[in-house]
Amino acid sequence: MGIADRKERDKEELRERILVAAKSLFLEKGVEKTSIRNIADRIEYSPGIIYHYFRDKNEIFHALHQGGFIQLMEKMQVLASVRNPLERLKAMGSIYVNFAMENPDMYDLMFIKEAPLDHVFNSEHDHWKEGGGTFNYLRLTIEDCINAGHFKGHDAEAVSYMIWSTVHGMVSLNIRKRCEVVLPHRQDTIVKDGLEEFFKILDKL
Amino acid sequence: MGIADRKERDKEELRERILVAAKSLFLEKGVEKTSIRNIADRIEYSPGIIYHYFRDKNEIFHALHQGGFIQLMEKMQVLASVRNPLERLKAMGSIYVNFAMENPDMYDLMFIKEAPLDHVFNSEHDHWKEGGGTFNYLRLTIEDCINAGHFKGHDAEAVSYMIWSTVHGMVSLNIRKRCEVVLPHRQDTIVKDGLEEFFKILDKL
DNA sequence: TGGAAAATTGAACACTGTTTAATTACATTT
DNA sequence: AAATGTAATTAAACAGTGTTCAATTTTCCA
Repeated sequence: MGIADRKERDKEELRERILVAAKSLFLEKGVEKTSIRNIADRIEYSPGIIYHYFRDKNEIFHALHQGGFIQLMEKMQVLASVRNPLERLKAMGSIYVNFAMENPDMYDLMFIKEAPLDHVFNSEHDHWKEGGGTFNYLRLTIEDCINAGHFKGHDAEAVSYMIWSTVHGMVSLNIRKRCEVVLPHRQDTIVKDGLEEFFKILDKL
Repeated sequence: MGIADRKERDKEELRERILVAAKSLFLEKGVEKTSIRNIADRIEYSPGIIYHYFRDKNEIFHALHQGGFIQLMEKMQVLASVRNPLERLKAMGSIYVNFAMENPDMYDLMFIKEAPLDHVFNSEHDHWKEGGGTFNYLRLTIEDCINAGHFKGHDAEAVSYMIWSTVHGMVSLNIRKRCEVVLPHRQDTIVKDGLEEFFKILDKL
């Protein structure tokens, strides 16, 4: 059945080409301004063909968003070697913030954008499994911290959400350009500075 | 000059009608799905007329966004009566979170959306004055806290940003539907719970 | 080589924000 | 009261959007 296999590979290859074109267009213009016709132009096919590989535009960007999580997970690998749970927690925060600042558009797609991913979260019953994995790892780390005597009198789930919110808040306010309210001479470093203040607080808990 | 005055009032009235129509459509469908033609239909004018009152679609939603800040500022008035700075800070957090959860679409427009407001931030040299006012008040409150002996060894500006980020993070993850990663039985209360954990931490600083 | 199956296209549909020339409405002046 | 000039309003057009689908081309197997 070599022919069927090759067809399978061809089909997979075009799918991949659509994804590559979509990603590069998305990185230079954003989701909204990347049109199906743009993508079709770039891969030198007619627009209609894209609908034989993806249900709709959302599905394309959901696939890219999945790639982002793989990227982030990979960066998180090094955490396995950090034994001290509080240090691991802080290292996790640094990796998260660095990822966001180095890949703002991808971060935006993964954690801020709504419309293009909305139906994915709801239709599939698996409830945003990409985000779930990362959050579980955060919760486990917090539980390790609690077992090591930190966060006395706190609830692991709620603290996890709060900590995630703090780092997400800092990077998302920056990505969505709400940092102009900060003193001008501090705008460039405010995310880094805010994170350091946060680490100082974590050390006290 | 009664006639000129009346014409002035008529013009102002139609402007207001556009805004009211835009707001109700925005609240039921969101910014993206609210079209100029939708608004024109609702006020029973032709689409073109809208461009004699607003430069473009962005300007309409910028006007609505301004209204949101007035709403939020009003809710913040009660803070003047809270003497203890740390209590004032916590009360400010509660008001902020309540506003966001009660007016998620408006909050989204004010603090999360990007595209429709982008040119407003940059073109005018006043750097998002609506947000600036609120942030200044937060910074003043933090400075009061520092003067009262709290936040030892911390920087007011960076701490302000971090605290804002924490509350913004919690509500924006919720509004943009990233809370599904939290244990199912806690999803309804996670923002409230996270905020309480945060208050417990503030009490220790 | 013929015919079935799959891949691909192009045109169409109903939208979008925005611009502009033409038209209507109206207050002022003759 | 009629004519004029100005402001308000419109309809039509433009170039774009995501998506669907009948028609066409290409590919493969009997």
